[in-house]
Amino acid sequence: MPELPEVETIRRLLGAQVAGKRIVSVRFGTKLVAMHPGPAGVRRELLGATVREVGRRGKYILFHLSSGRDLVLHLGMSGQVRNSDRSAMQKHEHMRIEFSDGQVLSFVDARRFGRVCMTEGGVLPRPISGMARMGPEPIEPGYNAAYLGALLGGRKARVKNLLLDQRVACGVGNIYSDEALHRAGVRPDRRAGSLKPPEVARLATALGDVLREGIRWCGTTMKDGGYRLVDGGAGSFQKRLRVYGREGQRCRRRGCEGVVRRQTLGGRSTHFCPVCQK
DNA sequence: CTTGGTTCCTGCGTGC
DNA sequence: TGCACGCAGGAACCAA
Repeated sequence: MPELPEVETIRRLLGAQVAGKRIVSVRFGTKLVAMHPGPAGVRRELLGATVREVGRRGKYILFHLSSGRDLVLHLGMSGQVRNSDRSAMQKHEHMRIEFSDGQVLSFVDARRFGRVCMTEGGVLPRPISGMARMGPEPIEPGYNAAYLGALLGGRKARVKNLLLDQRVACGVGNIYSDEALHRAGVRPDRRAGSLKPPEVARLATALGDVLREGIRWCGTTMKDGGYRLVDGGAGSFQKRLRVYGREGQRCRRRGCEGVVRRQTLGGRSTHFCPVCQK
């Protein structure tokens, strides 16, 4: 499940690998992921273009092309960008890009929640329209208690569910929302509007902290793992998770005797410590 | 506007 | 061994 730290890790790897390179070949699999403006249109935009640099916004990867257009990739929950070769297309491979120096990148996504889109001049096509409404990146200084407080204040929804809203905390998904709430000492089922200013402040800080730490450890690769590095390697933040995936195990907060509980919130598996999260 | 539910999709773990 | 089944979840979309 690629979230901000996983996508940022991939962005850095890709930036080092393909910046300055020219695209000479584009191929598609038989089962397409949602794509704009369709396979033929994407190929037309990409062929002959040079990648200036690779950027990121929330969970979106942006290949900035010399043409001024962007190739935008969203990995959904099982999408991977992998170093590849010129052998036959594999089972869930949806797109393959070959560069002038022979390097090949493949977009593989078993569950096909991923998205592939071309954009121009900041206009975002349907499948990725949400990117336009995202707020500041939680790892940037502009993301603070004032911003978060304004979005949580007066809201009746559970704070965990609001953290999954990309307008509130872009780049955050199920793993890092649970981890941030644990670090902030806030129960995920609290009504967002009931959080006191110090709790909002702790949460804003915790979000940035846990996401930056996730990046430092190259993201979280779970056992079933949709997330892999570009070369197939694994991240290592899973070893440092404090609540996610740790149901029935001891809380990792120093001195806390709690046992991690799991409950479904808004259709999503949620992990928390009933003792140190209030 | 807010809120919560539904939908898409496949691999994997579980129970019989 | 095999099969039905439930679960995982990002985010667009829809209904009230």
